[in-house]
Amino acid sequence: MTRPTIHDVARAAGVSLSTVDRVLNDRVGVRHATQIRVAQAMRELGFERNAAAANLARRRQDRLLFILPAGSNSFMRGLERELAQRSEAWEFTSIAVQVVPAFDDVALARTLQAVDPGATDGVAVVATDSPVVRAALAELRERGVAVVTLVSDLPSSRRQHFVGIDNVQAGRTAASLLGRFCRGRSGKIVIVAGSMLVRDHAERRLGFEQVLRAEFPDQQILPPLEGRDDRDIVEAELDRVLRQQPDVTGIYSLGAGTRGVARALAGHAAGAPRPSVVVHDLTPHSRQALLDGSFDAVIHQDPVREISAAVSLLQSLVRGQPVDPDAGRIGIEVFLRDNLP
Amino acid sequence: MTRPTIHDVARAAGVSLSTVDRVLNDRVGVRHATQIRVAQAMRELGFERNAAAANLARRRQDRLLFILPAGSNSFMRGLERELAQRSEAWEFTSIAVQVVPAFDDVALARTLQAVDPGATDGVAVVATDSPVVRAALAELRERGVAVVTLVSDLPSSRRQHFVGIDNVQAGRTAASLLGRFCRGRSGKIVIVAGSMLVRDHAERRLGFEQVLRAEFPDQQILPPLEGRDDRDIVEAELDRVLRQQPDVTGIYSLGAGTRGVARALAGHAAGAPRPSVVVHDLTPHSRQALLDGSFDAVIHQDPVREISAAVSLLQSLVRGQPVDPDAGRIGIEVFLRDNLP
DNA sequence: ATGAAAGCGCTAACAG
DNA sequence: CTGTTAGCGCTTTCAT
Repeated sequence: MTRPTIHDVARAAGVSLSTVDRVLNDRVGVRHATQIRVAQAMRELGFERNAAAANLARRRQDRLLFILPAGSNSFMRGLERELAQRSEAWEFTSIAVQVVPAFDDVALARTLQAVDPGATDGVAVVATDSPVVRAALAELRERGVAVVTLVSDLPSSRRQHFVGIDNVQAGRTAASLLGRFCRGRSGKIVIVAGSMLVRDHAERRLGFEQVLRAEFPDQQILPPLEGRDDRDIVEAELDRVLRQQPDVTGIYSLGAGTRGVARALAGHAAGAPRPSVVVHDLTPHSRQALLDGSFDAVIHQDPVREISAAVSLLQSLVRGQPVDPDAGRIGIEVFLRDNLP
Repeated sequence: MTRPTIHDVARAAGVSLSTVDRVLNDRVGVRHATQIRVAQAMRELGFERNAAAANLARRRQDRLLFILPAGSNSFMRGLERELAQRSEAWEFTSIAVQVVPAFDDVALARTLQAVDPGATDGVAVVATDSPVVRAALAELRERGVAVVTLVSDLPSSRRQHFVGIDNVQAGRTAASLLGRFCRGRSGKIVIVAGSMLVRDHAERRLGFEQVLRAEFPDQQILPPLEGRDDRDIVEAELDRVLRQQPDVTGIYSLGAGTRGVARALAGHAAGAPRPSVVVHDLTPHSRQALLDGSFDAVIHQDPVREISAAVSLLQSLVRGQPVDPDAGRIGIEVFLRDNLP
């Protein structure tokens, strides 16, 4: 009636608890024959291991480290806050956070090199795309530390997984929204990026241009602004463009610095219909802008899911458990004024 | 260094384990003075209970029952599948599913009355809005069973919580998408519902009409079709309307029966630009329609989140633990062709 | 290669 | 009111 335990399995297979434990955890030192017999018994009884009991007995903490870029980027601060708040929520796991200068590959590489493999089992890192980072990451793996990239990927590096949204798809989604919102008014589209040094921005741009070119050919895409995710730079640059180009119909802000977009827009409220605006990441500011009608849509990645996917992925990696190849894929969320959470 | 346990708390407070356990679980039989002393010690040591150990020792199964409407409704079948698959995923919880005729308040009430309080601790039910259901639900509560509504709410009944999306907001979201997609082509908008007997459909319609009337006044809303979430009825009804009304610019399908919408549309492919279409719930069919361009957007509620929110809410309710008042609120997701998961 | 025994942190009788 | 004791299901030495 009640769920079978290893005791039941042991009895059924005519072996001791330890032996059952050995085959349950693929440990060495079991004759093939007994191996089979135990596995058989498990199957017959429909045994399922009680993870709570296992963790309790194991009494081991996985030590994870998150490396995030510094700066006023609301999204990254949100991740950091989430990590701090919920760091007690994962049983048998301790979480540390380290902040490094944004868009600075050398600093990131140095941080990666400084990770102590004796005190860290796994690392999640928001990657900057550069050879020194790749090298540091490979070295870290060699020293036995599990590594996943977070938010911005580094494909063909030695990271074991990526946790985040598909950024090409995100860009495509932005284009298909912005394109329809601008329909009937052909003109110029401005892309506001942070830096093409980070993969996520480059990928979003790619996806955006793919779809916009193919499906909304009457819109002309201007060369992207690089605002370094800094609201003041973004504001200044965007203001300049809006001043020079009278017929901007849409703006896609694919990085942070969203407050700069809002402010530049506010400075041009007069006269012509305001451009349609799609930005990334729901923050207090983008939410406000959605509510007051200055932005049309927000493409979002949920920090809560992102963190918990990263943690459980790293846990599996560290514990040597099998990992679903597309665990780590977070959904792309779309928010309009009316479905704000 | 290591996390403090009740042993540490007991020692620090100069009491036994049982006493610590008593204050930890708000059990009766502790003098106020000791109460304070123990609480004090916990705070000072930064004690946090180890839930795994607690569950292990408690060795109690919460028995939950999910009551879902029958029929070919893909969304409901999805919930059912999810429940079956993950029913082993919740520790210390057993889950049963019961299917009842759709849109049939009497049958639902009967099922509710037949629930055995001796074998069921909590119930999650997709409610049909009707007095007999309310009564049956109240009776169930009186017999000591925890009750939450799922997907479709029954406000001002005795259910303790609702788990699902905000359906008024969902309708508003649909309107703000469909309105923009149809901009420039004023004409008629068709709403395809299942039945106004279920609250979720009524609420979606309400939200939809609010926004469409206010923000897109050049669109005319036709009286809603009631397709009873049946693809054949939906197809026939919609086909009739499309035949009679040549200038339909948009369709909002707020219930199930989405395949009927796709088929009716296919029958009218010829000539005029096809209407913009927004439907509910991502299913294999709506996904296909999004991909081949016959639907524009899908408003979705994630069955996985829905189930896990319902389970953990019921668990808390059953165990007498405090419940966050808006646990149970699931986000409204928007899918376009480009951000399909 | 296999087994016995001692916990992990907490709860649940049962005694005082 | 408070304390003692025996587990929950599994892992982990340490013997054999």
